[in-house]
Amino acid sequence: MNLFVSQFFNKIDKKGRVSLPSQFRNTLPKKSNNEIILFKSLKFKSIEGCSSERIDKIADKIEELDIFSDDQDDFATSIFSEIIPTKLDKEGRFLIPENLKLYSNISNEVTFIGQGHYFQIWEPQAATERQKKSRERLVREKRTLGSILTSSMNKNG
Amino acid sequence: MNLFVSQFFNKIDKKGRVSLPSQFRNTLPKKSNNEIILFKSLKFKSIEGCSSERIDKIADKIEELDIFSDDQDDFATSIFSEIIPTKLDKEGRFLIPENLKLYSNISNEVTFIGQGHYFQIWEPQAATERQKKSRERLVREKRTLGSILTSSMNKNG
DNA sequence: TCATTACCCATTGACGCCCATATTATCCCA
DNA sequence: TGGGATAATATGGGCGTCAATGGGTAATGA
Repeated sequence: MNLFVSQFFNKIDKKGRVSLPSQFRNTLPKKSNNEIILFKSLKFKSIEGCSSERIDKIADKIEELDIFSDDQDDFATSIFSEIIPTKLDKEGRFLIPENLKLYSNISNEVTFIGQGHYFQIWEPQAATERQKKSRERLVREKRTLGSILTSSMNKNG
Repeated sequence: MNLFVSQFFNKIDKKGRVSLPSQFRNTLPKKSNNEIILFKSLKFKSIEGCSSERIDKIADKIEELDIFSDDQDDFATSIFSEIIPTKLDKEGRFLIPENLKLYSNISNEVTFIGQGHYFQIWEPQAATERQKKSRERLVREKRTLGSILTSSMNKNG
């Protein structure tokens, strides 16, 4: 599986270290296996994380925007200037920078949430609420995207 | 047969393992490598399961959405963070995660119900009630589909 | 020099892997 | 066609491995 999926609840130790869940470590491309990229979520009080490859893709998207547009500046500022490359130790742990902890209200435990090509790190209670809301929306709009979970997409699904 | 059909009643052992019914195992695509995907049903207090191939297709759909859109965020959270890839052991057993057990009121036995391209896992009593209700509804509404089903599938209930 | 991080090793508990037994289904032959 | 032999499935349990966590100490850098 090359996607970040499901959720994991981990503790932050006295030294400030957290384990990146094993399954997420396996999802990282081989060559970046010891490094992840962290940054503030643009929409939520949470941290987002991904491989450096993912950042390259986002960079491409931004460059598609008009180079003189305000959007371009905003994205570039909010994303690139805030990016934090982070190394994992031998056991797969890393340090969450203090300002990101403050931003996301994280103290000594976190919930990792898979988002496909990236993941999020939440204060556990906030994670639960966020999941609840998005699930409610999925139930509400089941007829559109939600139905792909259970309807027949093809004969072998 | 590449559909999940009929129903099976299995026990959960002390270690929390259940056998995926043999017929369901045979329904899984060969390349799904003894892995299934579990997630909360959107409609019922039950668990739904399918092959991992199915999830790949769902992932593709979500990725088609704009990377910065609200839709993408919501669906990524409600789907990617809530699906649980699960490996079967050599005997064809797997673990039901605690939160899914809670959600579906499962303790130490389950009923598997084939749903065609996917299957459901129910607390046995709830499964019985669900089946009773859906049958009553079919009879009451004299649904075309219902009469087709009852005339051709009587031998297995 | 002090504080922070990197590296190393230990502990614990959960899970995967393996083998054993029980139970059910299937087959075969009289 | 019946009933025992045989295979397939469901279930039980031991044990090794690995992931998560804890902590000591050396390396690094302001």
